[in-house]
Amino acid sequence: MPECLALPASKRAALIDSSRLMQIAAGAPLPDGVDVACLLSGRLAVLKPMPDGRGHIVGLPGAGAVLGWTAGAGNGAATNGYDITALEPCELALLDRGLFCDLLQTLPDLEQRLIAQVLDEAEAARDWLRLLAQPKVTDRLAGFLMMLGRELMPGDGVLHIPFRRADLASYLGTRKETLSRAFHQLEAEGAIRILDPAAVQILQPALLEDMAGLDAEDPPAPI
Amino acid sequence: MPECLALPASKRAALIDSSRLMQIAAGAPLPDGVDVACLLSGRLAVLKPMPDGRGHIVGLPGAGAVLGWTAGAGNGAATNGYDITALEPCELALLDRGLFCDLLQTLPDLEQRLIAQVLDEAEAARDWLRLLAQPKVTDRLAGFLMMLGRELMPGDGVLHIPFRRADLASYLGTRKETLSRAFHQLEAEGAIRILDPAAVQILQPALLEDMAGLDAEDPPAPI
DNA sequence: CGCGTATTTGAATGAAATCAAAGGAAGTGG
DNA sequence: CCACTTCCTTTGATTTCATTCAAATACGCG
Repeated sequence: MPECLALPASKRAALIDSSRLMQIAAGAPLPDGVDVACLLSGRLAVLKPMPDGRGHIVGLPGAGAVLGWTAGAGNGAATNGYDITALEPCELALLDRGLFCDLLQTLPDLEQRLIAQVLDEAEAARDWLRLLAQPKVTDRLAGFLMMLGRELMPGDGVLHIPFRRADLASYLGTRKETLSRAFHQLEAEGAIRILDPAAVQILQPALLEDMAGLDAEDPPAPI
Repeated sequence: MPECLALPASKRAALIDSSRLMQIAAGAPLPDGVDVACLLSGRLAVLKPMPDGRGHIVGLPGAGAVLGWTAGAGNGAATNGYDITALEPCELALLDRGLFCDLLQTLPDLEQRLIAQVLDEAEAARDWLRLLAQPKVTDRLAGFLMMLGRELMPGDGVLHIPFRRADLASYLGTRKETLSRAFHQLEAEGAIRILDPAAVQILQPALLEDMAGLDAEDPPAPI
């Protein structure tokens, strides 16, 4: 049970009574009309809509995330201007906004945790920034695989990539052809093994980490 | 006076009594030891420290921003793990953490505004993401100038660029030589005029906007 | 003026985008 | 079960763009 629902028993019971459970299949979008919701399991992708119709990935919230609590009642709903889709089969608890807001008033602790969650999201967005500032496509892909795997990987190192090539290319600031070559270059270097277009096995995480972040640029300053 | 300090008169007087005014010169870093502070005027740059010693720009807070209120008392201080420097001469009000936290407890409205501020920062970080996902350096630079100019530009269209070329190149995921060429290419296209290395005049904002965001990629879907 | 720093420019190499086309896996309908 | 379509991925060839290495110019300062 997600941390954000670690509430006093009586409050919690009331909230749970008022909630409905919702399942979302992998790849399916968050239905319209969802107001306040807590993600119980699975992982979502938050995409910022772009003029060209596609979206740009800006976050990958996991279990425990609370959606929609910051939006004004009714109008914004959980998506609040973003496209949200499930990367894996997800379970959501749909909550009553009134009850939830009451809880926020009476439980400063809960609000603290939700603020911390927002700060974490901002922090994650900044990690994405660092990733996208890598000049080389292969390095950006390495960083992406690390970020995706950090919380989304089973023990055997097999990582499922829940995006099509063209979309992933768009997120990483490149084109699908170049991305395909980057995958195969990582494989040639022994960092990963391509099982199928949507799954890779991470063989050398350390190698990926190296590529992802820490290239000294203009290191001089020699004294 | 920033919105965040629009408080009931009595509370406000107490807070102001306890505050110290601090000036930061353009280019100077936020001194250590700053705990909770409100930016009264000017603009800061928030840089995420990187392994190579440089930082990566993650935000450009302006007047009204409150620093350090999310960190645990004492340890984190306002910077909270980031490098913060002044882009322009800045005025800060250094606040007493105890008083400020008391205010947070008693004024839910204030806390709401601060949360909104955090959400705005996250939103801004996502705009940076969109910007950095442009494959071409010239397009990224165009987007950067737009973002910088959105809040930081006087009426005459002359935009001061508060970064050195090498740093800006690092933020935009390229190298200083390429960045220099990108500037001159924008000038050749008539979008900007380079006054000196640290100042440009925006001649055609619309042209910059076009380059920055809205390139359809793989637009087909014909029928 | 000479020196160090920052920006710019140039030429050659390397990487990515683009254009074009070839596999490959699912789905449909015979 | 097999053509046949469709969508996606991969490969190949070419052009464009970015990086790298090297050097020139501009600026501030003692």
